[in-house]
Amino acid sequence: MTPSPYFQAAMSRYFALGDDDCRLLGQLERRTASADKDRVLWALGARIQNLFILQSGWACTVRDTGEGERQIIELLLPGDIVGLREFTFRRHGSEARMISAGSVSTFTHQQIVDIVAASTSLAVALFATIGRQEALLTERMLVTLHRSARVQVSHFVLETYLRLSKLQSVDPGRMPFPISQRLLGQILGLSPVHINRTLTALERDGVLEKHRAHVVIHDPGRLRDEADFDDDYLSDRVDGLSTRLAELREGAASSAVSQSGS
Amino acid sequence: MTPSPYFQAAMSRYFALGDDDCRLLGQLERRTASADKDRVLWALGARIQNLFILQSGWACTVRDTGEGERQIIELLLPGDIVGLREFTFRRHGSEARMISAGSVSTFTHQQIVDIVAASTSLAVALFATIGRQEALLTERMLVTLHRSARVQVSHFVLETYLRLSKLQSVDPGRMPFPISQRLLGQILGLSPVHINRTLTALERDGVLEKHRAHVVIHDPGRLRDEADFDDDYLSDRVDGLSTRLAELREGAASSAVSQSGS
DNA sequence: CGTACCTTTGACGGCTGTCAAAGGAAGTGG
DNA sequence: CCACTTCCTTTGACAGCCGTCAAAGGTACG
Repeated sequence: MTPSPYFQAAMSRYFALGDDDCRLLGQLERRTASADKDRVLWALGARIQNLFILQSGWACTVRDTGEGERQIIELLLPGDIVGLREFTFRRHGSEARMISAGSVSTFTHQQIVDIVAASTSLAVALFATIGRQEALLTERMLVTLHRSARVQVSHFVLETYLRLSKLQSVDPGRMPFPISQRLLGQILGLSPVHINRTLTALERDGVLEKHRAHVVIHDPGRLRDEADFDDDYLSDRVDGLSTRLAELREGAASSAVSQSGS
Repeated sequence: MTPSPYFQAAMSRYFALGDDDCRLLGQLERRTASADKDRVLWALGARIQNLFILQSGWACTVRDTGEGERQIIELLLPGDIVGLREFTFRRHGSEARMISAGSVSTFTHQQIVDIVAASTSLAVALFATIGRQEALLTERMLVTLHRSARVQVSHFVLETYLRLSKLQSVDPGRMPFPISQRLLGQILGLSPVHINRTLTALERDGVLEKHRAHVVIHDPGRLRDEADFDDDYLSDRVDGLSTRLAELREGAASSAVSQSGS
């Protein structure tokens, strides 16, 4: 069985997972295939069917705004699960596509239901996952609505740096960043022209340099100041639920659930 | 026992719920108390402890942007569950407060775990709920990033009208709307001054009139055009999972999940 | 070697924020 | 029932960030 370093690691960040849980998670990563750049994982309006786990490469979900523009909703990095937001809908309200070449595991939305049925711990871990993905979205909205393009770009680069750093050691002097200026504009809701001006200014001021497929962060501390960054929302800490899950496993569940006592 | 028309109705929109499921849901609404306007349900940074179901009145979750401004993240209407986004975190990343006087039911985050453990149907229904709340957020972000203030205001009023209409019959000529212009600005990320200008223009053009605590929608169809509104994201349709849930209840689960069967 | 996409730069305009001040409307205490 | 206070609404003047349009230069890829 191919181990899944990223996704299982992500899920076990929340609680220690048992052998059964790991086995269940492993089933989501049985079918893994490579995916070219621009490969569409699902199209807008398509019936909900499969979910994905990104094993390598970057991906995103996108919406057209009806005025010829596109807005990136979420940026997905290796280890991220793709489609959890939408698996209870009938049809997709977005498109998902690869940003760079990589590989993805595919499984059905019904497998999610099976996992929720089989393991309360994993069900709660899935809630934790969806909550953290939504926290990224919320933070992005706050920044895009209230901050200048300069802060937005700095914030996004730093956020991505921190997300990547959870997966592997990242050299700030050469961080992978396969995002064109046009795409960066679609992530932040800014025009490519203005993205370019902003990047030029950030480079002039010695904050960062964006190259074709990587970014140079001269000084992470300086970037944090530029971005006015508060990383609370990236926390993996889950509190107070582990004990409850343990109680449930020990059979204290039935009485507690029947009258919700204690 | 006080019945919970809104929340149980909301949850049963997704699938037909059994008696056990309804009983479990009922436990979330045992402790109900009135809440004044501006009552804080939780403060920023507080430890996660309770969740709420709004029985009457409107509420919201808010974030400070660090520059003295406030951004409303979600607007909560009667029947909405408050805190599902964050219940797996250690501390709240937002504040929740009542916008108008009303009443709320209170329960603990551990009760959510108990429900997830006790009923796969309800667990999936909770995923559906969180997904729909997130769809509201996503749509708001798209509109705020790419549309004019005029479209934003129209869009928000129409969205709220449609959400309210799911709960009860709403007279477009006198829709409850206890939202000040300042608050509307905090929802859309616009200054109160510009909100005022936009409302004045919309009234001049006969689209809508906002009064202190209600809105007059002269013509919903006209408003829909102004807002360029597509209501796909408000859909309650859940497809393909009901049959899977039924199979699980009938014990067909074990084979599908291989050996982890219960 | 050509084509397509990405990056860069300049000029111009508009939507929206900020500042400031005055005019209601609602609630409170006397 | 009346003064007072507070918050909300309204309006004007001005500035600035960012979008649009346009065109040229770079870079990868077939």
